[in-house]
Amino acid sequence: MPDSGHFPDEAPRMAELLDIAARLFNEQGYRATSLAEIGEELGMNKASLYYYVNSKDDLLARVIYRASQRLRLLAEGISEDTDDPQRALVRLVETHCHTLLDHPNEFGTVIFQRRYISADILLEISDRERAYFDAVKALVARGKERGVFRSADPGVTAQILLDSMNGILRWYRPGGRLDRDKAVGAIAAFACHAIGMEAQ
Amino acid sequence: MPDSGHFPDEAPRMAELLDIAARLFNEQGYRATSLAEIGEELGMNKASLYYYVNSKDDLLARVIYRASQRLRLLAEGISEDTDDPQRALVRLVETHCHTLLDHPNEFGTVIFQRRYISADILLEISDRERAYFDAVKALVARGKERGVFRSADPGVTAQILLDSMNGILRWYRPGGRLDRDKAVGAIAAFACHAIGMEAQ
DNA sequence: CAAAATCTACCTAACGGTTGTTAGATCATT
DNA sequence: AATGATCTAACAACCGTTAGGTAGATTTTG
Repeated sequence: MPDSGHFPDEAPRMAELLDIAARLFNEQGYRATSLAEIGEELGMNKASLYYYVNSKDDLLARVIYRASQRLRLLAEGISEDTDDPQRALVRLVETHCHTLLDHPNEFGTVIFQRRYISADILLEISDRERAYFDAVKALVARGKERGVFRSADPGVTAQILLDSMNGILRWYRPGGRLDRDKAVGAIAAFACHAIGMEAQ
Repeated sequence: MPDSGHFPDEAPRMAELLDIAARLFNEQGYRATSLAEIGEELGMNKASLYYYVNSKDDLLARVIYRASQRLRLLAEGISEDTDDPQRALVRLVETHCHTLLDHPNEFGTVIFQRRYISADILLEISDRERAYFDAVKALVARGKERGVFRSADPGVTAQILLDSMNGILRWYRPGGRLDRDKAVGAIAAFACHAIGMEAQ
């Protein structure tokens, strides 16, 4: 639905542009990143970027839109295994965290630069995010009904759950003391115990 | 330690300036907020702001420095009750979350605008934050030693704990469906169960 | 006590730099 | 000849910052 240009996201130069923009937006922030800077990393004059996008806002919209497409895949994954909430929760945490760490710049941009998105594109990705959030909430509620989860308010529990997962982008540094699986495992254990799973 | 000006933070006009700056920095981001805008809300020309601060960076530093002073009080609170880890954890969550909600703009600025702080002031507040983080980590470790908490890695657990508390700034809206105590209580319950407390 | 000096709390005007954006040109490939 | 991919040059807007001024309150001094 991003209306800009004649270019699919997968066109190689376009993908390169989106990658670089995502990285700089995530590292420095949207307003602190200039088109000149993005162009320089691409080996291109800033004016040439307008061959690929309609505006700086459009560029941000495309970066965020791409991430929100990945979110849709995640939401589908949750709905799939519906029979065992405990298993589903572990899978949710693992898939969520690994997807974030696979695309830290895109999701970092979604999370921390969302206020700069134009109103129309915000509306669209909000729908997807709400769908994802609802799927998480439904999972908590389902487990509660079956007596394997405990939660006074599935909506709030889902929010806290999301925070403890998304936070990994803040504190996890690849190549550090901990490897990815350990980090994700810690969050999974934290989440499972938090909402009532026995042992692991 | 902020070296600017001849003004204590408590001077009424100065406090007003810091409040407005914190709000705009939190709502719009540091780079997206202009001095003209801040001045306008104060009923003042942007140039007049230089009567109170040395630069825009200095203004951000002062906002953040004020928040980091509140953090120091929090850290002291944790160290105080050292005998009962379970009680201490509940009190930690409550104090932390209520302090955040009492000063959402200041702490929102600390959390989301930290990348724009100048290097020297960053060093200083990093010390305070590390002290706070260490206190949380120590609490987890203490509980683990006594067999009342479970955590494979107290450092990681402390990070996840902080994320689930700080997230309240993201999803909690005053005047909404939930009142403050319920929201904070949900996080406290989540945290307690997560690291192994029985019942509540 | 009154006049002079200083200080407080702002203002206007301007400057240099940066930024997003546009128009039009260039050049290799098809 | 046409198109794809990039460039140069320029512009208008905005931004942080500085210089210098001013009206009124406060303090100092003869």
